[in-house]
Amino acid sequence: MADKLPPTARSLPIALIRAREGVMAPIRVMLSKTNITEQQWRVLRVLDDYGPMDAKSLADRSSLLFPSLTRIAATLREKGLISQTRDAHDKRRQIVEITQSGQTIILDCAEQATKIASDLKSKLGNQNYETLLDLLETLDPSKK
Amino acid sequence: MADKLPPTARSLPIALIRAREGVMAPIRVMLSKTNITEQQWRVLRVLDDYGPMDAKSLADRSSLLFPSLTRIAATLREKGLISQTRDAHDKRRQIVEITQSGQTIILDCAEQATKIASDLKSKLGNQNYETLLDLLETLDPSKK
DNA sequence: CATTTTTCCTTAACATGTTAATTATTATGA
DNA sequence: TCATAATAATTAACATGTTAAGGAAAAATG
Repeated sequence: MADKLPPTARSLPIALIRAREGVMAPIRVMLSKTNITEQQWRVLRVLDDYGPMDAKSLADRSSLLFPSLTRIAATLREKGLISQTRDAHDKRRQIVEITQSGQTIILDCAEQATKIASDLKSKLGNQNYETLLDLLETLDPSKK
Repeated sequence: MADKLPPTARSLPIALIRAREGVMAPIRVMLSKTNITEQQWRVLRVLDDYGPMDAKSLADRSSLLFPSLTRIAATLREKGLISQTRDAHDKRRQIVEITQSGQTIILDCAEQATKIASDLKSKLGNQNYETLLDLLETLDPSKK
């Protein structure tokens, strides 16, 4: 008894979805001109940030499941935005690298993406922005 | 110039995905025994909370896009967990209602779901929990 | 060294996310 | 009233999310 299930209106899972909606909306507008998706953009960003890496690290840093990454990488390779090569020392591993074309896309969007990020920060306030990131990190299972 | 694109490691969109992962993990475990998905659970929860409503309200409150809801509702109806009827006054509208079977599923999970929610609260602390919900609400585009 | 286990990655199958096109019904305005 | 616009919902097409199964290579174990 007394199973007071919390009301959906104040549900953290739903609040996380909705917040993501709000954050992603302007990014989607930006990407609509580029013919790449939100996840493809994330992969390119990570590769540009960290340099070449194996698929597993890429999946982790992009927050993508492996099967999704397999498909996304195939698409990006067909578009010529990344290259995939086998690791000579461990033939299981695949090394992924962003190409010149891929970097061009990031460069073309950089100004707008930077503005979107700074608008978001000023909307929340720097203090709240950092607080939010810290609280979200608490919930991140990969940061145990 | 000075296009300082924020590093992906401190990216709010990615942090939101990861936090959601952490929050949903135990809920997925709970649902794995029920043969219903996370989204189907959300729809049932909303219907149980608010009572019968038209599909548009249901989509809004469940944070689902209409095409997704159409498919999910079809699945739930086939499973006998909801009923769908046409609104007599506006034949475009569809009224969705949870069935007895649907309520039974919620009841069966209520205890465990309540525990998951309270564990989450104590992990963050009540203060942080409320702060987080408030900050997320700030980003919710439907609460303008 | 041979067997077993683990790791990295792919494929399959189904559910959902996302945008655009389409249908049916209701509301509006000349 | 009639043509037009707006609304509710569906369908289509493609990308991704999710879980499970499978294959190849490396690591661990005896």
